[in-house]
Amino acid sequence: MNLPPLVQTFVLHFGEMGGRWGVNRTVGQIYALLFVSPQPLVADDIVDALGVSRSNVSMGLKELQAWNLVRLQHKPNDRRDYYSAPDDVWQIVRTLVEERKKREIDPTLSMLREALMERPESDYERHAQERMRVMHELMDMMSDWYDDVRRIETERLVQLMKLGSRITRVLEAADRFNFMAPKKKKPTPGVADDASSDRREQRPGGDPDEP
Amino acid sequence: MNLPPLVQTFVLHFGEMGGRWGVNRTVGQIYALLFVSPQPLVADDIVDALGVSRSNVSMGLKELQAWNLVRLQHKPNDRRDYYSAPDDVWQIVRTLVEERKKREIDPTLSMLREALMERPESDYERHAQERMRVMHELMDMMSDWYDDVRRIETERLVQLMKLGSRITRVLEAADRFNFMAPKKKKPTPGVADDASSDRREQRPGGDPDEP
DNA sequence: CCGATATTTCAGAAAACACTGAAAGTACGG
DNA sequence: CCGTACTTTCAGTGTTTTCTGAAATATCGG
Repeated sequence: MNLPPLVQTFVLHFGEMGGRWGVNRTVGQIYALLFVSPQPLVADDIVDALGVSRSNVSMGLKELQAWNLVRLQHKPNDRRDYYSAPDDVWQIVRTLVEERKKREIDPTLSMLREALMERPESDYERHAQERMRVMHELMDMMSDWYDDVRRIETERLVQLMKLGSRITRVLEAADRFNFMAPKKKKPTPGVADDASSDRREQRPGGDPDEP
Repeated sequence: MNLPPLVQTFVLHFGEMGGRWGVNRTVGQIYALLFVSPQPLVADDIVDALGVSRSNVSMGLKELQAWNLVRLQHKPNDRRDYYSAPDDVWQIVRTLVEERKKREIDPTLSMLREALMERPESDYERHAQERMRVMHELMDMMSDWYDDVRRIETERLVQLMKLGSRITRVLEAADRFNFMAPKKKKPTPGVADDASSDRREQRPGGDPDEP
């Protein structure tokens, strides 16, 4: 690997972090390299910069494409594939959250949905299923929330983040004015009607549970 | 492993997911088992339930403690360690986010902070550093946001999540009324004063950048 | 269709990681 | 202190993941 020190540090760090982020070292490094590169790179540039095998780069790029983290483009009279990392860092965050949700949340949600349809055969199972119900309720809510929030434009999202916890003050005001109408909830699949999980949507006018 | 089918599915699933969540299979399984268990368990219970070695359980429990995901307690006249998973699923989410931030965000933030203090020696490095600055700005903002939001009580958080994207409507109203005062920003460490990154706090009265 | 240039696939080598059993460590009651 | 009951550590082994080089596949201009 022969890179300016600043870039080298960055690339190596992403390599190490890669592991924690669910990709391997090379994938992390390739991404870091593309991220700081002023122009798109071809696979062989990456080989030279990182000192890994050509095939490894090929697989890494494939994975980054699966994660939607790199863009592939071409130049006239050149049939090599040029790769670059999109400029918009917010887009990266969205992509990352999206992909992790898909890999880490969704499978568990569907496992839980199925488990909740089983008939418990013992007190132990009954208790376990109750715990699963609570977990499902939470994850389902977060999943809905994400599907909802992802559609907010970046500008507004930034505004919201800068607001931080002061959002609660706005909320208090909203409480008083009763700004918001209740949201239509998607039908809860596979959960018996008597489930205590969606008491919250039974009548209009927000959530009187809250003081 | 000899568990009721419902529990077994759950435990095995968490074992598989463990990998994606940054812990190994055994740790995932132990946590799942504790989560559905009606009473606290001792290490040997876990050995019996999961069919893994005693030492593996010991290491797994140690890791779960490092993650703050299990509680250790004792019973009178019994010096074995009893472990349980806290009931409050929201607490679990908070813990998880907290720990992942600590492991996945904070190290990168400090690497970036250091990189931004270096003097670029070439156009390439100059460009790379600019990219790092943008990334740092984003991560720093998210980090601040999290530090801020984590202190909101669960009830309010639930309320906010149920509101989802409708929060923007409340925001629009807030825009008009100019409800929120600007937040005091912590001093940006290591970044030169001329950094364009905190234009936002220079004068009171919210963010006139936004239309 | 051929030769040149690019990319992908894949079997096996190398490296990283998880798990075990044996041994060492700790804490308590007598 | 000694023995017992319990927990932790760690070197070695087994398993999974990553990486490589060689071969296969694809695409283009002529």
